[in-house]
Amino acid sequence: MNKKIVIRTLEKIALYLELKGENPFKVSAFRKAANALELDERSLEEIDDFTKIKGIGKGTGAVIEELIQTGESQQLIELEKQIPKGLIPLLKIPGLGGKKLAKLYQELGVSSREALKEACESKKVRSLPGFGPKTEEKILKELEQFGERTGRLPIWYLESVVREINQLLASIEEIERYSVAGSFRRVNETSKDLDFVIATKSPEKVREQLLFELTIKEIVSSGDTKVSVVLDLDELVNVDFRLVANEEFITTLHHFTGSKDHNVRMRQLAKEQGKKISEYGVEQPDGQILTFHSEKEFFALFGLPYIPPTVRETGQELDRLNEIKELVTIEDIKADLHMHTTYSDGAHSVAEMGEALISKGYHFGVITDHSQYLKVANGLTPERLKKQREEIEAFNEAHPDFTLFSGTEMDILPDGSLDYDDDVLKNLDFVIASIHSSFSQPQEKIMERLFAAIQHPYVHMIAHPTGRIIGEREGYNPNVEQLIHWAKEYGKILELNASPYRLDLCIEHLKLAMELGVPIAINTDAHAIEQLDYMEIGTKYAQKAWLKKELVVNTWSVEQFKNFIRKNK
DNA sequence: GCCGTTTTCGGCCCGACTGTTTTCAGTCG
Repeated sequence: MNKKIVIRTLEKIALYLELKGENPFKVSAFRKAANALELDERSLEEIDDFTKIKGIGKGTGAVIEELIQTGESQQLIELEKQIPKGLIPLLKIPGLGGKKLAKLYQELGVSSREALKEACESKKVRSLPGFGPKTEEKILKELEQFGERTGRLPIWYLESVVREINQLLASIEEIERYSVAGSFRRVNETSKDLDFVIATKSPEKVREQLLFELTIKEIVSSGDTKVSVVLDLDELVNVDFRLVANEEFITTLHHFTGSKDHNVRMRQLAKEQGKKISEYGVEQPDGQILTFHSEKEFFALFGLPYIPPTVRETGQELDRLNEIKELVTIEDIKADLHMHTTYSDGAHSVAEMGEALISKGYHFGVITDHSQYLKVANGLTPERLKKQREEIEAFNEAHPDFTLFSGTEMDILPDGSLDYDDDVLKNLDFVIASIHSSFSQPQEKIMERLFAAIQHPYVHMIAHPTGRIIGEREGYNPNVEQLIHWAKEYGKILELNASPYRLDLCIEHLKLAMELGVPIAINTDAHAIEQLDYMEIGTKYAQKAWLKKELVVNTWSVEQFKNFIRKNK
């Protein structure tokens, strides 16, 4: 039995119980059990007693055992008999939850989109208790937009939306401070919506200006403390603004940064200490409400270190507090090892990129333009590469406290050969190998190409190992586990490409690389000076994998780095 | 349904908003 199937079955049972209008705590018990099983790192075979896992008890444990023994769950089969499948997608309609759908089904026999539409149009819905004409209208409107509703949007798209909204918020006088919150602040790859927390003394004025300035398709709700809109951009984007008093800002920010599971753990911990957390402050045992100047202060009240938003996910971060100080942060970063200049497809010159690195406070960097195969990117011939090297050496002479290394991002060609000969490569300080072509080759062939590169004595690093673009394309589907093992065996670096389009390697693979002690370089792959800022997203993303700074090549001193690249020649 | 060094029963995170009510249920995050 596949663990994923067991987890999905428990979630399915929860869904059906919800549709029956069951006790919400019972419903969430099944969800919690599914979640607990998912968070447990062990495989089904390795777990001997499921009820020993917190969140799994007699009932849910029996379902799991039954699934393993027989491959099915009688409880689910019973539920499927009682409740038509057509109801499940209706749960996605905003405003309709289990209780209301249960009523619609039991009273009106509604079990499909068509039946629901028909019931609304014939005005039968408004006669049910708890329903009215407005609900009817709202359901009809939602049914029309069904499917057209926005799904999850990728971080690279939301990043530009957030930047624009931040600019707007900065321009509104009545706003004392503001911050993006939600899953975007936690640096998730995709988000369902954007959340902003705003501190102000004049919520009504701020609300007015927001509704006036933003490109709004629909106002979802607009109350004293919450404004919720759908923005009419290239993609429809749901955005929630929370308007609070300045002293409540920190607790509100913490609350709406989430995750839900993190908040639940925090509130449980508070309760154990006789305290109560809400958006508006922390209530002490004596009834006094405390507010905070920073999240650091907030966590300190509970005896916790500052927990960065990036790791506030499963709630288990509260069990890994001593690892937090080892996490890589932007302050630890001393270098960027992958960037492009006007020699290939970059926007700025060697000297401009070098100066930009120095102004970031870095100690060293590597210029890595494309190799000759990539004609569309104006890849460098060995002659141009040599000329660039001279430019780099001149830059170094003028900047004695900084080291710019001469490198390349060399293509691994479709036939598995490398784009430069050894006598070209041996004159470079740092050699990145990567795939930019023939993505659809069978995995076997892709792995041959990667192997040719990773075992090559002059190659130091594999860049963006899967070639994925978040939400756009899968990449070339390599066997990443194998690749990580090769990196270990041949002592090579793997990249975490910090571009929000890529974030490649992903969290799961970064975890494996860390387990094996494979060094990771967080690189921006900048094609212009501004993109060097991607380093921030990259380090935050690395935190999500609990990446320790010592394994991150960019935190090394220039001597450590020199040692490493020499060793590989 | 799950959980428990104060509890084997009575809680389960907490609050806003909407649309329904005429004080609150359902939904959402």
